[in-house]
Amino acid sequence: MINMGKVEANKFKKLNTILDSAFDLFTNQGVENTSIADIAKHAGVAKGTFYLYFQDKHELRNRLIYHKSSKLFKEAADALESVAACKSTPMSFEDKIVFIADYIINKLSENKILLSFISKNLSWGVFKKALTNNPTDTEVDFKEIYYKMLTEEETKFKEPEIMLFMIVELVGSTCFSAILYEEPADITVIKPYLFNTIRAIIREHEA
Amino acid sequence: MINMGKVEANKFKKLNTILDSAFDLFTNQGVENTSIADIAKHAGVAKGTFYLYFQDKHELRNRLIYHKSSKLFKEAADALESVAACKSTPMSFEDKIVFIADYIINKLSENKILLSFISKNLSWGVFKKALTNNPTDTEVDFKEIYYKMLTEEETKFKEPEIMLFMIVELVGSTCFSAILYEEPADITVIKPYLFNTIRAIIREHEA
Amino acid sequence: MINMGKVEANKFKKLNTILDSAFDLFTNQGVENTSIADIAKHAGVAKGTFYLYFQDKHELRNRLIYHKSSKLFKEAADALESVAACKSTPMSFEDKIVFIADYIINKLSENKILLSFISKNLSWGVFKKALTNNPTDTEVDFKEIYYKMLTEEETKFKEPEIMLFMIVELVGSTCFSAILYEEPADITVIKPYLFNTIRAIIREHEA
Amino acid sequence: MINMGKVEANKFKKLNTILDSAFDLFTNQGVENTSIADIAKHAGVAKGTFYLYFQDKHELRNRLIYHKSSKLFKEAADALESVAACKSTPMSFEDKIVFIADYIINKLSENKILLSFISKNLSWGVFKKALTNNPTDTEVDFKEIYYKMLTEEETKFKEPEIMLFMIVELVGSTCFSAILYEEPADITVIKPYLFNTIRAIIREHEA
DNA sequence: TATGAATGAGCCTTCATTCAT
DNA sequence: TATGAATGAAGGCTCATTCAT
Repeated sequence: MINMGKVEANKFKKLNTILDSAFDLFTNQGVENTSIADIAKHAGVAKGTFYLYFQDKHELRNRLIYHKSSKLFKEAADALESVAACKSTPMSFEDKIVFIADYIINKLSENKILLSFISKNLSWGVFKKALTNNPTDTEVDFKEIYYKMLTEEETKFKEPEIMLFMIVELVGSTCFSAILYEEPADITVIKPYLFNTIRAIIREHEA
Repeated sequence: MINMGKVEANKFKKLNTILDSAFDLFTNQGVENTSIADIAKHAGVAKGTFYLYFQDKHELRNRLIYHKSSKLFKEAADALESVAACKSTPMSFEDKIVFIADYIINKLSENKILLSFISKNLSWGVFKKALTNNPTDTEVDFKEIYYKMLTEEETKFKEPEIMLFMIVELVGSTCFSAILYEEPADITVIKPYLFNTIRAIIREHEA
Repeated sequence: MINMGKVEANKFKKLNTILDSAFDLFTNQGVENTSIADIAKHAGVAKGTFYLYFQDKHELRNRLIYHKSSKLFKEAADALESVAACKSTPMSFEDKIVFIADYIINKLSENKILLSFISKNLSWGVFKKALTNNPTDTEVDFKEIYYKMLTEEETKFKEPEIMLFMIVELVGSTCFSAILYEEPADITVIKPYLFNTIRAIIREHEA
Repeated sequence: MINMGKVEANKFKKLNTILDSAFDLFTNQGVENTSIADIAKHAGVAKGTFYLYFQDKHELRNRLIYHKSSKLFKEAADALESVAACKSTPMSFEDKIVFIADYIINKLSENKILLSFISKNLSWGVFKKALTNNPTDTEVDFKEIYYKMLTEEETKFKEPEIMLFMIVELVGSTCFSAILYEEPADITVIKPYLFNTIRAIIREHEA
């Protein structure tokens, strides 16, 4: 984004216009019910222009998930950092993970549209990729943060990736139902059990 | 199926032919890529006939999920019963739940097509309905079984529905990735952690 | 066409409507410039209906060539038969072939649109198929006629298929240019040389 | 190419790059399936640049046919000249024409891609133009050669242009099928009959 | 001259749904 | 009940062409 020629800047802007339009439509009417014509019209570009930026709807969808979930993780990580900086005693690993989970759950509770979009489309494969690949300015290398958190802790863990996997899957799938449909109960009722389970998962993995 | 007139029997047969054909196609080529024409052709009926039995593809899909997941739970419950009957000492609640989870995981490992179909389409809402509503001969009222298991146990539990919810969501989402893609690891590697987490969830809910 | 149910009769009629419409459009604006939407509209059917009768434009084109060229040969063969019946002495093989060529050339001179369509699209492969396959009422098994003509002749011929091939190719390609563009000369100027060449080709193949 | 400024040389080079790329693509995937974007990409120029050199795909195609068929005739004429020079007795007109036909058939047998391209696109009109117009260095005024051959011969011919026309059409159309599809037989089987027919055509035209 | 982003008309094709038989 | 021909809206995608840079 820095040192961009006028043409590149324009392309970048147009790309983002398309991404935003697509997100709007995907979340309001569903991915399946959104045609490329819809997206192009909403973005104010020609149908053909879409194909200059994306190969098809699936690629667009994946880039959107990557973009949105990455942004959310970055926010959570930033919030953790500010909070940790204020504490007199260092936070435990457990507390950090719970903090991040809580932060994300709260954000998703406020933004059910985003939750709906991410949950329906996020798989561990996509998530892993989102956490790993080429983070840009607005994205974050969560993998690095996670492993940094691990090394800062005295305790060592077996299979840290499986540990993360189980936490992510548990949080993701319970939130979806609890926040969107309050099933089987409101997220506030579920949270304590959820956080305890997260702590239990972490303890199981202590070496 | 009992005391059915010839006409009713024929309708029932045709209905099942359509269901089976749809399952075949849904699991082999995906729900989205299966047209009603495909289903009708595969079932050997006319396209118009489809509409005599189902309102649209979504209704068909839901009935299929209900039918297949219910059948799976019935099998697991039956297996548990036979095993429990052979034991000298009664099984603990924890052991029972783990047994069922293990049984279902093993079945889904053997039948990835079924796993793929159920996981992509099963939500807690549908699951709950499947466990609750109008069980037919081939289906099972798992809710009743679950509550029976709870009452047989001396220990009492807080929020048993949330407990079940968390277990189901955890098992469902982790299996999907682990069995189908071996991500982040093979299901056999994940199982011990998964079962320990299930036990942890149960203990959290002890009153 | 005989003993057709009402539905079959309707389908047959619709098929022919599409074929006729396509021929109209193909000959007036070219195969490449004719879209399936054009054909459907011209035929007064929905676009989707086209696909109930043909797989794509190429299949339609081939069936059209087959149909039109076969019809032309049938006419020529019929004309030959009537003429031969009136003669006191039997016609020679050479005379018969020249008669057919002449008949076809005259017809194509009168119907340049048909000539243009056939010539641009007819290849020996398609021609051979047209002469061989499943002749319907309006079509003719020219192959049979050709071999009958051969056997009626006392003289025997080497490689009769190559002989036919060369005649067909020669007549087809020279007519195209001569009739449509009068290049290098009007067809009437060329005819004598052409017929002499046909006779020369036949004589070369005498055993 | 001689005395060309640097700019002109560059343009000439770019023009040829586009021609070569187009030929590659036309022969490999067909004229219809080749887009201008394909050609530009293959030639390493921008899409807009194409329009600085050609009005559209048809102009390009015609220039290509002209160029390629002319080159082929030049080769044949050159070969004839070398061979004739070595002979003690002068070659007859018939022999010369058959030599050229044979040479061209052999070349096209070796280069089916070229045959396919020329045959599908060459008409007598284009051919005549190719033989007549503005021959450049790599092209040849075959018309002149043909008439020179005629004058060298003692025998005089009626309608020499019709004679050439018939030979060209006969050879062109028979080769296409025989070489590309071996239909109705391999070109080597057909050749003797073909050459005899050529000789017959020539004799018919003797004054 | 050269570029290539942008356009938008236009193409092919699919498919849920209807309805006369 | 059952059929399957017919519909036509809708979608994905391509591509010749333009034009600001």
